[in-house]
Amino acid sequence: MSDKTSSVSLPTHGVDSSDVDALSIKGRVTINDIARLANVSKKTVSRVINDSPLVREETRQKVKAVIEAYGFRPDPQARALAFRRSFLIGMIYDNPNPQYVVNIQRGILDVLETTDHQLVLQPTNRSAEDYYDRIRRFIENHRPTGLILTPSISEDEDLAAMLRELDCHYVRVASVDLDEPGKLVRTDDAAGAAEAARHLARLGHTKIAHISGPRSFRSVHQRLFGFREGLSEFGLELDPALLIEGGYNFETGMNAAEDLLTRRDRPTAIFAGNDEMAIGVYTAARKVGLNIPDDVSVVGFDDTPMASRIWPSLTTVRLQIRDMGREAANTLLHAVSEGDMPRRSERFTPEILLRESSAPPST
Amino acid sequence: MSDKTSSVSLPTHGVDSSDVDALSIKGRVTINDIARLANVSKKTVSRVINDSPLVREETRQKVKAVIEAYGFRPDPQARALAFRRSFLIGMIYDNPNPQYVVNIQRGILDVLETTDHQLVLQPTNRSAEDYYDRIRRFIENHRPTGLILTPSISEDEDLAAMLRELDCHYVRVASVDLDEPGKLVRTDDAAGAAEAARHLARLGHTKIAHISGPRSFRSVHQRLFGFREGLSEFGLELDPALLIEGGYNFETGMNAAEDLLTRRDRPTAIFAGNDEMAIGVYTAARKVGLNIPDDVSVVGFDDTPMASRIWPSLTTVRLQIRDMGREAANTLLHAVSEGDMPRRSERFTPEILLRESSAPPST
DNA sequence: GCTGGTATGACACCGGTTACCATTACGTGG
DNA sequence: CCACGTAATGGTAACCGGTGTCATACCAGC
Repeated sequence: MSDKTSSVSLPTHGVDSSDVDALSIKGRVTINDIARLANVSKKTVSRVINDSPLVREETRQKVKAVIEAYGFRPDPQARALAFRRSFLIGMIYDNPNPQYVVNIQRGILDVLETTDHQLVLQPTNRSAEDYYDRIRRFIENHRPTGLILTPSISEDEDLAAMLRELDCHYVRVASVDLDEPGKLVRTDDAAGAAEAARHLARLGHTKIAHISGPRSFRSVHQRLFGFREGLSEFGLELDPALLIEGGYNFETGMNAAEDLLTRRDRPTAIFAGNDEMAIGVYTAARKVGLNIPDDVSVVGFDDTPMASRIWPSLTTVRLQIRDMGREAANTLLHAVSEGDMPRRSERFTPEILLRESSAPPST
Repeated sequence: MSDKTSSVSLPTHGVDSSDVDALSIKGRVTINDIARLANVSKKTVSRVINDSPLVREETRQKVKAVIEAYGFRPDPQARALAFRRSFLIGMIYDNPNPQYVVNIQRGILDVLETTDHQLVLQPTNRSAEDYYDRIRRFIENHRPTGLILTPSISEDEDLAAMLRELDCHYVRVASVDLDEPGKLVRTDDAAGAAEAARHLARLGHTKIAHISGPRSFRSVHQRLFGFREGLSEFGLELDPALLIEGGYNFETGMNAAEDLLTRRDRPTAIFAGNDEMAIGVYTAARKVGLNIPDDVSVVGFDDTPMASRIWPSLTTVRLQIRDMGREAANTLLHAVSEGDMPRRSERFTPEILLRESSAPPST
């Protein structure tokens, strides 16, 4: 551990100007080394690194060659200090399902891989007392390049306002339209839900129930809206009695389904707001002795791994989560480099995956 | 932005010494402000921050009070530059299941929350060409405080060697004993598998098959070893014909089970190396018209969310993943602060969860 | 000759830490 | 009680490795 290296030639970290050779560089290659080797000032090297136009092409080539030759990589910490911002991207989320978290992470990392940025995680608890404080502290302490917010955090307007006040770039991944199109990666949940409705209507179902997620999630209204839309195209409408609010989890899905399926006039199809609740429907159906899809068709939303592996496999709607992660990262980096110039962001339309859990109603 | 503050007493960026008041602080509170306000040198403040013993108790209290009063937080970037290491912990993993990733992350973050460290993700592809290079670059560029390696990355001795050579602290989460007990969070997969074996043997099964993970994973041998152990306690042994190597995924589990279950002398119980393959067994059983658990008992490993939600619910072995994440982070931080003094790390013994998929064999 | 734009470099600075030196406090022997 | 050695403490300057500001040198056009 004692670090008394050498009483050697080099007094400070600078290298003898008399000894202009690779061999004289000890340890890490710094911008000073490059400057000396290329016979320019460190500022010029800095300009080259940062793609400043204020460098003659010839000089630029020369410097780049030296950088290349010595494998110089500017120190992220030093840049962070000088730039007064770190090259970190924070991902803020509040306990969505693991599949979602991991896929968004992958998508973001797909993009960051090609940059100098690192992804740091900031799971939070939206109902915690210090929810805002923690995020604020993170930003003030680390000055991240930006944040990526996922549902339902992304729907929090107060948070967005705070971020603007803190001059912190951010991108929201959400299923609803927000005021800031340039900072939004929009998933079209409504379109997905509409697809589900059409599919069931097309099969001939008319008594179609919906187990929604909690009303406090704005995405829930999107899915509900789209579902109604899809039904209306077939002249159907959602019977209020067949709409039950669940909690986006297994238990509530099961309970709601048990309620629905034990009614005298039970529905022949159930569209669950997510796959977890759909799996709950499976369990309820078994409990009350009904068969899927013969007695009741089930459609989910999310395409979790479970959906394709359960029996019968679950017809569901797939969000393109990893793609959205990529898009979010790209949008964020774009906003940072272009100074918030809005960027035409694509909208991600989910696709419906037809599997075994849906079939025409038995007459 | 123009920063020409004062031609006053303090030449550098310090603030007027005549104006010792909170109001004189512009922008972020720095160590200089604290030093001035506390009437000590910045060096002394630095000593207080870093818990140096070379500060009189009285002085320490005084400085701490000022720090507290002004909510001073030392700039992580600046410290990183000066310390020549960033306050980042890298988590390196190679595509384990999402549930695992998320739970480990949670555990790690539980601990980091209370420190100045951030968690950055480094998913890799162990079979990629630049696998080592990428990790090396990350370390050289960012000088993280340390790394946490999860299976199967954690079993890679070459990687560990490289990290030692780079003077990079690390902790491995693994199911096998490695040479460095101080850097290991050990999960006792063997004990879990033994539990599974005992459970099935106790139920009266004698023809018990095992679908293992790929042999290249060292954990697979642990599970296999433990399974044999457990069987032997009941005077049973694993028939080589009933051992099939799978790939830790749904398809291979299904194929292996289809093979096993269509034999004339089929096993009455199957222990799958993980839940995903166990779900594959479910599907195969349905395909060949066998009932779980009446015709065949199934036991998995992992307790993924699916396990409790599928029907019939899956008897499986639960690893304490989040706890292991916590332990890994604690071990790492301990190693860093104590200079690798080995730390007695607890061993995590998995528990078996008895559910509906296992029952006595039908006679 | 003056103006203006381009390319480059000198120097201070980002906010901490360490190296080294100066000062102070304290215990001891004469 | 004084001189002195040693430990405890605090100050100054340099440094970590980059970037910003501003001055300057150069060249073209009016």
